[in-house]
Amino acid sequence: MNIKEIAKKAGVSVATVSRVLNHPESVASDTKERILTVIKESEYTPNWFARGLNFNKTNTIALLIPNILNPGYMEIAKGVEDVAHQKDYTTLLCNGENDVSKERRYADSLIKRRVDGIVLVSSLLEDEDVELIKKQGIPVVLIGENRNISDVSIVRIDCQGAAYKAVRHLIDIGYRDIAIIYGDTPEIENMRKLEGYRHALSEEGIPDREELILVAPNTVEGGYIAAKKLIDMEKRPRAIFASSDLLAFGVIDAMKDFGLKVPEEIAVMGFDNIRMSNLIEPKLTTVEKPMHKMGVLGARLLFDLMDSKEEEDSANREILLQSKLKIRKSCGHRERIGEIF
Amino acid sequence: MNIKEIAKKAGVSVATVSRVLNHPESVASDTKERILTVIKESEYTPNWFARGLNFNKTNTIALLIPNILNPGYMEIAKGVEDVAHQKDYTTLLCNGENDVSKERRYADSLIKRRVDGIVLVSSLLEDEDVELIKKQGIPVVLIGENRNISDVSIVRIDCQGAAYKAVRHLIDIGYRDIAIIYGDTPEIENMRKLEGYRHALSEEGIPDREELILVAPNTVEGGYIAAKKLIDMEKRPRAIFASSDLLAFGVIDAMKDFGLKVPEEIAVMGFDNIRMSNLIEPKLTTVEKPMHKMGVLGARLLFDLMDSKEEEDSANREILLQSKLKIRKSCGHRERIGEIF
DNA sequence: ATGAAAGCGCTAACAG
DNA sequence: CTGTTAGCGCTTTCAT
Repeated sequence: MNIKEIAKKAGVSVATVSRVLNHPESVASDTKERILTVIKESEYTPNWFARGLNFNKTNTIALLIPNILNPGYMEIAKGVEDVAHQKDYTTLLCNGENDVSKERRYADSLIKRRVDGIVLVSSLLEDEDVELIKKQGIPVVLIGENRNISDVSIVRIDCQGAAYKAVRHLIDIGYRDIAIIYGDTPEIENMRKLEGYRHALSEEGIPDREELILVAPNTVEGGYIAAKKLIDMEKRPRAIFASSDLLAFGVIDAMKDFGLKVPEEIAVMGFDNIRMSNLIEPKLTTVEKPMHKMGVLGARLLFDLMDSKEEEDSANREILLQSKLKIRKSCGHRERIGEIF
Repeated sequence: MNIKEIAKKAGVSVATVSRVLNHPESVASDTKERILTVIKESEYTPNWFARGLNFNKTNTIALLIPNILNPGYMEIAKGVEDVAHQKDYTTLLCNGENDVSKERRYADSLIKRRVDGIVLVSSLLEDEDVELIKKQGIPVVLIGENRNISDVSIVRIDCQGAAYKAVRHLIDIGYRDIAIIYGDTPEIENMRKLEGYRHALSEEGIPDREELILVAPNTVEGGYIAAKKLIDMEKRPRAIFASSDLLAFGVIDAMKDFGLKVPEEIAVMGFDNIRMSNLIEPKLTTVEKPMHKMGVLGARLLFDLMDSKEEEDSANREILLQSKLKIRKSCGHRERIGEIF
């Protein structure tokens, strides 16, 4: 069923049919109605490709995230989708699986598909990849820091500052032997968290103990295994700062399996404040990362870029969000409960 | 940059360029190479729309799920995506948000976009909606039961049987006052679970206590609130069967808040076996629903349909999966540990 | 207000 | 092996 058949059935030219579809105001209301009924009866849907060929616009944005099984990323996705949906855009959700080559394949495919814009979340892509995309006239925004991409608009949080405050809190409530387990991905953000950790310790004159600094796959299992190493140490730490809640869950699980009480025998601090973090036992003290908001702001930024594509104000924008400490049970606490900053 | 310019630069006709793109074997290797370099240098990407206009195929399937924040659904999504990616298809992930009208909007948009196939997960759509899609020549498969759609291929699990076994287990280990909290979505599946619950009780001659049957929004919060009602009862139940792990998490959280020990004072059974269910305290006894597998099988089914679109073997197929009980701590237990069936 | 016709960029017969 | 050309279905001047 195509526009020609509709035109014939309605006894008009294709141009008129096209007009009622695109500029209905410019068609006499009786012909318009006639055509409209024919369209309805014939269950006619204008061919997407033919339209696209003329408009060269897809009304689609893409969202490339590292892992759809990670609830944090899905909250970001929800934020992006919320604003896209509101603007009547479809969003293509792509699962990069923390694999550069897979991300690259997606990027290619997205360029081909001529999406109108791309949001990259904690991407592993590099400057050249992004350059390629932008060269095709497709705006890009990053959510979350990335070592390899510089020339791009971004929304991110102050990881270092947040980690600093988290460790600072641990110190404030009396801990000194503090370990850190940081995830392997996203790399840069975790390096920043490590810096924040080091900063807090050194500020307090606490000597570095390199064996207390562990990397792990950013999963529950990763946390478990790393925690096991810490447990087996002769000089076991009294507190553990995990760079994500998922890791922290693994840590707490290990503590249970090996009979160590949290927080009485060992304190655990997370990062992200995903939904589950106040459902596990003990409820997790963690850094609240405003995921949904990051998604929303990222999408808005992207739409801004898309609207102003032609103009010259191509300066990259950067949105920096702060995160708050969410104090619950897993670290023990004195008088202060709730959000302290 | 279009095919014409490439042709000119390479000193050949557009047909030849098109050939190296689609049937490279039919082009002399020296001309081919020349053209290829021009393409590379010019960073030329064939226009997706023009191609689509000829092929009338998008290499895209769509996946419509009720809630991207629900980890169970994302596991299904992962399954679908895995097989699609392997076949070099892109998958469009749409978030219906348990809202029929939103789902309908998506369905419309997907028809327009001429996706090659659609997987509906626990959809709220009705037969007519699906009819509309199929009439456009787009194959559809359902994952999870649905009251309103009958004429379609489907992969599902035996909810009633699974619920029966779950409650049966509760009875076997000594409970008689068993409440059920079932989620409002997906409706049909939860009705089946309710039937399974009733069946198990009546089989044992345990009288129905209607006040022990509660509906709730299928979220952690929903479980919490429903559990609160149960706690406040004069004749409080000794066990609670929740129709999803999310609900069960809410239930357990409520028990903690109100000082009831699980399972000593009250047993809690979940459904789904999502990743978190063995991380909470106590580890959740639950029904293992093979989400990823459902996604994989659903996608395979869809590709089968897509391949045989023209042929007449349009009989709907149905794949019925069984689920296993995953016995952990939250219900207490006698000798049996592990999977019993 | 409506129609005729020229593209949009690409593919695939058909000829050579 | 390669070029010419007729569409694919739609939008949009340009006439009328």
